[in-house]
Amino acid sequence: MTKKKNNYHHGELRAQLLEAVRYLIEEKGPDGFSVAEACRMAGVSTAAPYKHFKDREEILHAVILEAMHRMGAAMQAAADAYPAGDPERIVALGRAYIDFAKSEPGVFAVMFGSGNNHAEIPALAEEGQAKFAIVVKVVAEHMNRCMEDDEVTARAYALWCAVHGHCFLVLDGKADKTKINITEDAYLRLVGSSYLPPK
Amino acid sequence: MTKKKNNYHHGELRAQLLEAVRYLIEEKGPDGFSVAEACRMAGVSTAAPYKHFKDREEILHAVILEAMHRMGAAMQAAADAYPAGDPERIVALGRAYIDFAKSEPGVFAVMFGSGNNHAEIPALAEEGQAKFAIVVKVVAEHMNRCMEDDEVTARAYALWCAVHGHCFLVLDGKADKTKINITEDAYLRLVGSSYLPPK
DNA sequence: TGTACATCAGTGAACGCGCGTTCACTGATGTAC
DNA sequence: TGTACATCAGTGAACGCGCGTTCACTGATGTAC
Repeated sequence: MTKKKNNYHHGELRAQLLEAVRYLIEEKGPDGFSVAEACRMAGVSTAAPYKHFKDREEILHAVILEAMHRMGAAMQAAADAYPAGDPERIVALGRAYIDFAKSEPGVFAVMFGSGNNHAEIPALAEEGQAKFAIVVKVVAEHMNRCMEDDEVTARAYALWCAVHGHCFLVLDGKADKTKINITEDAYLRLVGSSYLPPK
Repeated sequence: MTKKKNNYHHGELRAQLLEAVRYLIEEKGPDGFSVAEACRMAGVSTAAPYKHFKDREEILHAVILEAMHRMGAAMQAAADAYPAGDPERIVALGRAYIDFAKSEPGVFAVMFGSGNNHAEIPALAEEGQAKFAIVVKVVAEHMNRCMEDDEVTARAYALWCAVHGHCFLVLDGKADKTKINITEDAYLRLVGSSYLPPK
């Protein structure tokens, strides 16, 4: 995890720092990371990061942006695994979303849950819209309408909320505590069929 | 906001600290508060809080618990404003939830979004279940079934997720960025009617 | 009603800590001739 | 191929800061007699 060897120009510091921060966020929760500790993990002096990032905040934004890319790719892959119109498609999309949240709960929380600040960062806002566009496209194809149709965006939004909300409740452990007798897949099907009737 | 007067035994320090913390959380985001700053706001030395709380974490938990109480009361009041079976009831319930999240976004984020730790605090978990029980009861009455019915809990859960997810997306500013042509009330009705068909 | 005293909720000074960021520096690398 | 040099990505020491928590203390309050 911590590669020492020749640290002058090891050329991977940026990536290594991001990995360290991701690790620390998972380990200690959102905002539980420090630049200093990430440096320690990367085997580098505390001044080194400032050759790659302006400040702590910029490091965090980079982590979020990278995570959004990965999440978007996973969602796209899930959607592509089924033909247009197949109701399993939205289920798979939701699965991908949930899987990401479960496998990186800390990062997920940082992406969505924390200081409501970073929707103002253009790069992040853009990436967020791109992810939503994936959902809209799937819904549009399912309903045989265009992506700009209000009915389409409303249903896509409702779908997103249902899955997004579920992720947060699961990560908080709230879902476990309230004995609900429904599997996650059944939940996804219920949600999917509620908003996208076979028609 | 900061009452000075006689600080020896002013008798309201506990409540005043909680208010200060709430304020700081709104102002600086989750985890953006410090004991020291809350003390400054309350006009009290930094040692004073330890007469009322074990440590910083206990202060936070008190804030969360109190907020959960208020939120639960608001939800109950909303449900009580309509007769059992009236579909407006779930809409009102959702409204209350959303209103709380919007009026105290920072506290809401701390309650649900942050370090997925505090579902393990019994008092908080209990309060969370009580809030969910309100939703379950409304759904059960709407469907004329008992609260333990799997169909009831599943739909109540789906409703909760839909509203909960919407709150997070709104607070993150994600909802604004994706031009969705649906009002919040229309969204609530869509969600409500999707899970609770008139039957 | 007046006094002695236990209790309780504050004070304020101090502690050790880890943090983010800066600075002048150094040594490895790639390039031009 | 060898050498001079600019560039670039590191170092390590230092800074000032605000924090959480502790400690012995103090003075206001309520109670017993």
